[in-house]
Amino acid sequence: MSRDTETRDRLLKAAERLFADRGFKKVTVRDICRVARANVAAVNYHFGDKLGLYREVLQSAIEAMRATNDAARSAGAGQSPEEQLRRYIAIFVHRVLTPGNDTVHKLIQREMTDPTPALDTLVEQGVRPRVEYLSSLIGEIIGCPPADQRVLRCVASVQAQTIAYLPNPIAARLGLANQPSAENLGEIAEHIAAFSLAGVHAVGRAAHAR
Amino acid sequence: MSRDTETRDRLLKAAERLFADRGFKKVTVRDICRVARANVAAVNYHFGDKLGLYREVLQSAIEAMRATNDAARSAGAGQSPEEQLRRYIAIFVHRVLTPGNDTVHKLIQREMTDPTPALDTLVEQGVRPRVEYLSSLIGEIIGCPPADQRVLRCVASVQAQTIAYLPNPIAARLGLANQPSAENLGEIAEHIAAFSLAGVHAVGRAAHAR
Amino acid sequence: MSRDTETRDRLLKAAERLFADRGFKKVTVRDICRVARANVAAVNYHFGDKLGLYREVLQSAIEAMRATNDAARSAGAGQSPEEQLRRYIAIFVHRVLTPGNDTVHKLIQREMTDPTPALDTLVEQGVRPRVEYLSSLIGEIIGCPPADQRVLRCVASVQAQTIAYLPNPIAARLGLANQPSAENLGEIAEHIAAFSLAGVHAVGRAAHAR
Amino acid sequence: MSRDTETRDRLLKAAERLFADRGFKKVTVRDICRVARANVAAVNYHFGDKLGLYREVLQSAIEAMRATNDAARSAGAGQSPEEQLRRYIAIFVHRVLTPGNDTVHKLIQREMTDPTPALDTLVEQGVRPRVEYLSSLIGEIIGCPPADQRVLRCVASVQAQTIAYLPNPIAARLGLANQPSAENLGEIAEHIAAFSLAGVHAVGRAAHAR
DNA sequence: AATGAATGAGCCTTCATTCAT
DNA sequence: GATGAATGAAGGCTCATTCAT
Repeated sequence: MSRDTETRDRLLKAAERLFADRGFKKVTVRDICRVARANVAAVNYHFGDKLGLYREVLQSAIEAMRATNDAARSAGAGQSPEEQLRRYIAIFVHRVLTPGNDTVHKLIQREMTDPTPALDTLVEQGVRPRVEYLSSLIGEIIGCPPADQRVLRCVASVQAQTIAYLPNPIAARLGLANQPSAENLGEIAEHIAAFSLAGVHAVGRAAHAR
Repeated sequence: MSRDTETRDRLLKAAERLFADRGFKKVTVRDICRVARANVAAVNYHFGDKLGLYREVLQSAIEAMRATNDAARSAGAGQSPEEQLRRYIAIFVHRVLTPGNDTVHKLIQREMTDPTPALDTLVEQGVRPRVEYLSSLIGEIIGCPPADQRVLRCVASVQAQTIAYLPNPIAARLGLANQPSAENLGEIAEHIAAFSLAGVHAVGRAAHAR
Repeated sequence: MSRDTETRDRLLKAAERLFADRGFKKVTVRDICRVARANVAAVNYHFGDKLGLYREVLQSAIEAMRATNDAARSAGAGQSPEEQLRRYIAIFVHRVLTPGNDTVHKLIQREMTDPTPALDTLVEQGVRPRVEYLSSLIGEIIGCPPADQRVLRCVASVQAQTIAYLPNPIAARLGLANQPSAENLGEIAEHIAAFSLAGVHAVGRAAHAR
Repeated sequence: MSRDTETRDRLLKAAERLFADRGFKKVTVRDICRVARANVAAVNYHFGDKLGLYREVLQSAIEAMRATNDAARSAGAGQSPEEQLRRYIAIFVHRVLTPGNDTVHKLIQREMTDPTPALDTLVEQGVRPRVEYLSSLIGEIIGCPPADQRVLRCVASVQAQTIAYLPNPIAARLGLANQPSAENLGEIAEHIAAFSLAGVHAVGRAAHAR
């Protein structure tokens, strides 16, 4: 909370937004320092180099993702698998699509196209728990082991839908809802849940048909 | 007539792969020219500047996307809406996931995170026709106008699933099938079709429930 | 007069104007060829290289200058030295300041600030004859040998005035007559002659005062 | 505080000489930095870009010119117009032709053939005051308003002579005094003054003859 | 004779990083 | 702890020139 810490924090905040908006390469150290009202050498001083700053920024994104996982998990504790899935989706949709949370998922999206060493942590602490939880739920619903290909495909189908509503320039150009309002969020979550549960059940019926 | 075209084409091929793999900024003109065995000034000579080359590369990606659209459309001509949707998905999955077609969708993915002026054409000639066709099919299935919010959400759900299987570093780290074989492709397409048709029908039933 | 010669001439015309307007370095071979509607390689083909073209352009400027000298000389044949000087000035002023003759003197001006090997010829065939003729006239007027310092200074004084009225951006900004009309030309010539003859006579009186 | 200023100053000094000698385009940033013993990026750091450095160099030239104006003006305070003109010429000739002051007038000469936006300031702060002072003096001498065409032509005649003795490659090739010694300077100034006063008086007599 | 694609040297500029203060 | 001047590597681009046709 001394003056140094303030500068460090301003750098982190500025870097988070800039990296999320423009990507690692397109942001210059000077850009970050200008926004953070810090010296050109501040980044190197506090974080070693530009990449060190980026890593630290990504760490907080990973933690945010993990927090969302935990919240979703405990929200469904003690419910039926179907209800757990429904709540999981709701939590995710609300957290991810609430304005201001953009930066976190923009950073993750960028990691998907331009991976850095930090992606490993992100997958292990952010994505894998989510996938495993979804696998266990869906496995239970359709009566298959969580590692079954059919289960994994359903997980992919559910997961893919939750990301589809992130604001992106294509949706904007198509005139689709790009800035989801609070009530929209509820409808979106319900749609994904209903659509997905029907899909999962269909896959389940097919699995036991022969 | 042969030598000119060869150099130009080599540049385009090299640029397509490099831009898709690393993104516009991370690729240097020298990289492209080295791969294409051409002079550093060749890019400027043939395309004006680096951005001009990128635009031309993207144009071919757009045309590839449009070709896929047309193929999918004519493959379902004269069939029931459900069957049309099934075939549409099959065509897309096969085209998009066949190894070697990576570059096109990597470029599109990059346009989504770092849009350029070329994105407009891409949306109008590539994405919008796809969305409109899917909207008409699903609208017919659930008995709603194509512009209905419920229809659009179903379109999003279907479309999101088709992109989910594109090779990406997260799927690779999760140990999911990242390089889909020929038979996998069929299974994936069937899964998406079955999952989606069930989802769409559920939404349809809900629409007429009240 | 064959087609080649036409291209060659177009190149010379275009180069003359461009070199005069922008200077050697700021004009590109492509600029010249574009204006002359010729191929990029045409300059090298016809003139060896850019400098070769420049030299040829300058040659024609030198010849124009020499022609002016000769005209001025023969216009004063058989007259008194004062009258010869008067006519010399008149000829110069008219030739130099008539619109369209700009290029020649712009090129010479540029040779003064950025000399090329061609400057030698220009001095020997253009400037020296002029200076020698003026020296002989003024020497006669003030009764001194043409190589006398006082004579040479008068020559400098006369010559300097004739160049002063060339269109230039400073005169333009000062609001001075920048595009001398036909009648202005006469007045200017008369002024320079009257001013100069008075000056020369004063120097002459001083020379014989002691 | 010392090292910074030194580098910046070394750059300015080096740039002044090089720009004056070779012109803006023919000088490379590397040339300047080599002479100034500075890094290639130093120009960009201190002056933004090459043009920024040039502008700053030209600013000092403008200030030098203005200082000369002021000095000449105050040297003639309280004298007759003729004497003022004589002193004005003397000051100018000495300042301009003293070796080492080359650079300033070389830069100005280059601005005349290749004007930049900086030329406006140069004219307003350097040339116009000079012209206006000369106009007022000569107007007084010949009894005409300073804006009279005859006055302006006399100003041009005087001014042109003062520039004529600047070292230039043509004078050098003609064998004229190109490196004026200290005593030469006095003689030159006297010549110009005597020649010009006689010329001005002649114009004055003609003005009142009718 | 003339073309236009291709070349390679070189230029200005940017940028992450370092270092003395 | 923090600054800002200075660095050097590298990038995009321009341009005169060449070469096969």
